[in-house]
Amino acid sequence: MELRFSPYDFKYKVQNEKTYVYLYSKLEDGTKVCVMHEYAPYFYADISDERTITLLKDFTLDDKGNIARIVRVESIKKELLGKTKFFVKITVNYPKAVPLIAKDLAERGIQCYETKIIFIDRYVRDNGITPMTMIQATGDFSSKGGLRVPLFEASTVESVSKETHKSWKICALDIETYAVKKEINPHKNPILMVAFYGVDENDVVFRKVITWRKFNTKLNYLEVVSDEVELLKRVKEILIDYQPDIVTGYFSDGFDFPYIKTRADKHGVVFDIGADYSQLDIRKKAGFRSSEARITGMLHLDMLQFIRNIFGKNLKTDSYSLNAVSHELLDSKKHDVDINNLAHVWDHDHDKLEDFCKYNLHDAHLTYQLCKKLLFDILEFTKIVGLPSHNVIRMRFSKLVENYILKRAIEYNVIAPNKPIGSEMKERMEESIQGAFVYEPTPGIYENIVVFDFRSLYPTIITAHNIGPESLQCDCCKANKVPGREQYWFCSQDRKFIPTVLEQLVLRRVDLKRLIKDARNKNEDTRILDSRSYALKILANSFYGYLGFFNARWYCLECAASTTAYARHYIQSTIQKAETKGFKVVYADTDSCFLVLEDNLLDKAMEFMNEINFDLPGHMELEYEGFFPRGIFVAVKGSDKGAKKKYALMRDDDSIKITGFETVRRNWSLLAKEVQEDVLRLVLQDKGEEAVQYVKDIIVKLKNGTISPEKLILKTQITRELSQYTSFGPHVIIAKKLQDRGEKIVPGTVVEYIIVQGSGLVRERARIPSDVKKGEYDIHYYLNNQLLPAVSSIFSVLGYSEDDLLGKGKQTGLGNFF
DNA sequence: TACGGGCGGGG
DNA sequence: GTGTACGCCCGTA
Repeated sequence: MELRFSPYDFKYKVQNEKTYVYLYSKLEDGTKVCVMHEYAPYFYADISDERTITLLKDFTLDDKGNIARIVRVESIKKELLGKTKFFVKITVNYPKAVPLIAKDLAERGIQCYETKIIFIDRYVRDNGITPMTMIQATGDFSSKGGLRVPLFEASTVESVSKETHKSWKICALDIETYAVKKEINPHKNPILMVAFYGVDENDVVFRKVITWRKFNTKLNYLEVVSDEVELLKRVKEILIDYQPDIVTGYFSDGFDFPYIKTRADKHGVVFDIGADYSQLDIRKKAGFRSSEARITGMLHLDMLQFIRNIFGKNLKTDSYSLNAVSHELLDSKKHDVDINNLAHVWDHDHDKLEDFCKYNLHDAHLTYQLCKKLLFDILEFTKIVGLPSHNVIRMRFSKLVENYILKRAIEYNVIAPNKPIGSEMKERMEESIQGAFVYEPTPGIYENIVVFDFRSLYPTIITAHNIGPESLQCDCCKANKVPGREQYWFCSQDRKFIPTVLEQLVLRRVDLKRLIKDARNKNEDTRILDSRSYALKILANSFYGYLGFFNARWYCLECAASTTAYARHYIQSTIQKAETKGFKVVYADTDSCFLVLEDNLLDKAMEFMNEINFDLPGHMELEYEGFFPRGIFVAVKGSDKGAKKKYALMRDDDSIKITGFETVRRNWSLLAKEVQEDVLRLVLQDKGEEAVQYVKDIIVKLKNGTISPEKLILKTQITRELSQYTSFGPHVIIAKKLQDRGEKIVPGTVVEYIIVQGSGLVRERARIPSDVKKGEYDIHYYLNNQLLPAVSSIFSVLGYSEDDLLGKGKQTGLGNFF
């Protein structure tokens, strides 16, 4: 019989010398099924000697009781780094035999390829199975069972559609734990409550919070159990009964699931929620203190992973906390509950527990909404890269690019080059290349600035100039030298593999943009198309970085160096042509160019842009980015040189775009941040005098001691046990004081402090904010270490010195200021 | 300017 | 799991 299904989770098992892939899937009607399908593991070797090939046919190796065996040897014509020749495809008896046998052959001097490709990845790529999309199998349901879902034994499997299943049953989960003083310790402290928020295929909402403290409440979604053991059992039961396709969380890879597992293990609760009765699987990842949680038969999406690895570049927020991300993406925030109080409330103040239950559910709800909202994007990345969503959301750009290339390699009959090992990796890590060109601006305020930039500069350079490891230093195009890197050239005769697959991404996006435009005109929903366009863009933009990434299979530093060399060439020649045309260039960075119109009209600038575009090769294009009535470029501290990547522009609607000013980052007092932004705004509105007066007023307030102390708070995190500190910065001194007062200080505690007046070192004058009396703060410190550094570079552009702001003559030091 | 160490997310 | 291996930002010699 035939069966159509959408697979979302993949496992494999070896039975009787055969390897079966288990595709946990959703049928069109929404029910779950597991499809098993046989596939054989293999790799390639570079052997031309017939005698060796014959010998290989009987090759075996002892693998701790198992026999690793070569079951088939075939000669196949493949391309490796532009050279086509015969390789040997070696099929073995089980997946783990691949690295074993390959290692043995390598020790005999045989070069092997594709020996470290995950078996599941190999299976889905080779069989054209795109996870989450519709697949058709022929076979029969099995009577073997042993799973929580029906098992279908497939003899053939093929893709029937690139569309994903219409609706996925998603359930978000969030836990709250007992923690005193930010000490998170799953070995010591229990889970207090667990929230679920799910929606099924019929849009029926499922909300639940489970806790093990009885208290007075009317919350209808609350379920109270007797203790933590019962809570864990109930969580397990709910996940098994509800059977979501997708279970989502926020930092659930590193917090919620590992915590649940540790508590379950401690209490002897077997957390066997997998569709094959396997346990919740927490994998420690080497090197970095991180982990990954897996549940067989469910797709676990940790939204933080996707946002941090892939989607975050799209966001303005610099924090990936649930609160910050929800605020930006959902326009909704976490409940304003002080989580630090949970442990106290749990022990002593039960009537307030209701707030925490609501908070708990709300977090699960936010996570659900994030998952729902970003699922389009996740599915698009899944389809383009062609690997399970579980893996895709946990990849960084280099991996996404590499896996995309690996997918395309099958169509082009290309063998993947090996990853670097040992010394080669070290060498690669030591190499570096010249980067982008940045024009040094002359500090000042400019009017009528037009900004142009090259659309997708690096991808279009790579495709236009056929840049890739296969086309480097060809025999036929030696005259085709890279400007500024004359020792390199790339073939202009044959389109090669890497630029070809990149060009397809670029072209698909061009087509897509047309579709999006049409759809918008017809008022149709463009979310899926937008997601696809974003996925294509991000992947295309990552190719340049990939070519210079030390761990890349298609590493090619010459390619990366040539890409930036071309980029410098194009931006510099654009600047030159603009100047020839009578425009003043004020700034340029990588792919953008800032012109001042002066006597010209905007039309003239657009004409200039069109002229530039006429000469550009391939898909390269200079685009109009915007017009800004005013902009300010400041000098590097203590010099008259213009600072790079540090400027502010005002748009037509008076909004301002701030780039590079350091106080947007933390570790500065609120005072410094606010004043800096206000001053930039005033200056860009041509209200320089007002800005001076404004700062003078602030200085007066500061001197009078009337600045609100919370605007002066500095924050630093304690990172180790206090006894371990050898140098005593202000935050360490404060932490010790807090500890003496009975507060618990552990690594992770953030201490807040204010610098007060007096003699001695700054660290001796740090105080706990609640101890600081009105006007007690150190005026000198906040003036010279916070306020002035935040604004002096802006004022120096206007010709005001710090002394001018302080209302003093040039010779006066700060000594007689008080 | 190069390096060494801390940090992220979560309670 | 046919995977060794985070990157960035800050402060200090």
